[in-house]
Amino acid sequence: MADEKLPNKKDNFAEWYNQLVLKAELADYAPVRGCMVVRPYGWTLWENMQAGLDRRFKETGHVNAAFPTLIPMSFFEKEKDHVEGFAPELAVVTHGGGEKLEEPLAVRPTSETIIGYMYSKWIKSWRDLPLLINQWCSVVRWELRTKLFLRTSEFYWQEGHTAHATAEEAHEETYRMLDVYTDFATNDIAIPVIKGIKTESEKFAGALESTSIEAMMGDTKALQSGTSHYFGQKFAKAFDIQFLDKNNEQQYCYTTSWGVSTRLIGAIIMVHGDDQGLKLPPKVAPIQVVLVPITKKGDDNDKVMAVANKVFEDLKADGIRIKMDDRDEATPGFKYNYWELRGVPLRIEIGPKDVEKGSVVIARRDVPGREGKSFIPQADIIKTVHAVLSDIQDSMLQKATEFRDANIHNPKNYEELKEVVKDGWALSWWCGSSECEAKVKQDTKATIRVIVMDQPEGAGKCIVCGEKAEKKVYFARAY
RNA sequence: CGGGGUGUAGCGCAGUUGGCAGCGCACCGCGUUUGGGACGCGGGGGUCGGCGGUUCGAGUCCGCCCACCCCGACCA
Repeated sequence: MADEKLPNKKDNFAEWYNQLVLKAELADYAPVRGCMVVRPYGWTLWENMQAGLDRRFKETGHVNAAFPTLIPMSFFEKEKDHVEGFAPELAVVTHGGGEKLEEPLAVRPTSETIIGYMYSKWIKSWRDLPLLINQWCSVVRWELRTKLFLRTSEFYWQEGHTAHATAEEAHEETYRMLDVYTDFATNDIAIPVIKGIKTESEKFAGALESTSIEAMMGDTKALQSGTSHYFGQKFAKAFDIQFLDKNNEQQYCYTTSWGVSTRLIGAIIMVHGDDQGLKLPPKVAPIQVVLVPITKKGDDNDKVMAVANKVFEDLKADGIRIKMDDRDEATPGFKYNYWELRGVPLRIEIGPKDVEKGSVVIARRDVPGREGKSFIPQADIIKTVHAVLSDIQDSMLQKATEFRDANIHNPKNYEELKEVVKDGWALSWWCGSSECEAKVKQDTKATIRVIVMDQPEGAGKCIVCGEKAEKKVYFARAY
């Protein structure tokens, strides 16, 4: 029954990550190369994340719909940059019902094209705008190197696609949704992110401007955790999305798209996890509290179980996602490790001693060992659990923020930059040339993650070439 | 697609000069246990990646093929 221990996180981050995903039963490898199966525990986590995101999308005026998986190949040829970006990683259906198809169908790698096609049918008037639609689905990209949750051939996500009457409105939408992602990352999954604008070489295929939120993983590498794109009229022109404005003149729409994926689960693992296993933020944890009754044969177990059952029912009735682990084939010690591996934020132990004293033991997942354990009165249990879960959520964000900030450096020259990006991020001036950007990548593997959104006043010298620079950017190695 | 590696039970592996296919964990049963990964006894489970060759006999030797993993180029 005893699972082997995880590899050490510090010395072997990649292996630690892989085994954690498998052992915590978040996901498993599928028979098709590069594909994953999201297991019930992982999917419940995703559902809780979806709920937090979906609520925010609706609050900002969006509605959900479902567009088809299969897209005519010709759609990808309508926008030059888009086809160049996605053609190499398309999966294509060539046969149906035993017959070779007249036109091959691409399995969607993203839905700008099919949604653009539909928008051109639906949008006729300025009164139809803005059109704000999101869909939850999976997409397929034939990736060369895959890693569970971080990069798989098929992954689950949401993609929002909006059409607007003016450039300003569309641009505002792009930034609004980036803020929504920032808010979700910070408050729901306790991951501090840095938002900014992508450079030319890093932006989405076909976008005029790409923005993203970047998070620092436990090994200090960066993970692009959410993106929001502004297309201007590029896609509208490719797909003929036009409307009659108030002056009875035909205008092309301005469009956006934005998405986050199950990759965020990878971020949660890599930001919060430790040698014991997962550490899930209480707001999205499938199980927030696990209750372990301590029973001994011969003792009066009924008393322990009576208290345990009452605590369980009380907390459940109060909306806490609680699990009772009363398996009699496993010892308490085994159960502690079992649920710690799975990242349950809070554990309650109830044994004969607690029944006697009218107390229970609570153990915080975010504070390992004895320090995280405390005795609380049974009478206060509901209040205490809510308070502690909220405190765990806060301290997880705080800890992640401290770690991130401690690993962001301000190198004084190029030599220093090369040093710091080996194990951290660099915040530096950049002249804006793609040559300097490419040189850093060549020398260090680090790329410009984002151009910071709220630029400081004034200017400096490019960390690479020394020329005048007006933009501060983050350099980091990334997943 | 280049470089490196691995394919034997669900997982991790051993298998010597070619000679009855094994070990640990997991799984099933019974009993004893249970406040930080319990133990005893008894079980079930195999197309040794595939195809071909050498041989009385191949997990083992030879050839071809396939799959997967790691490192690069590409990517949310």
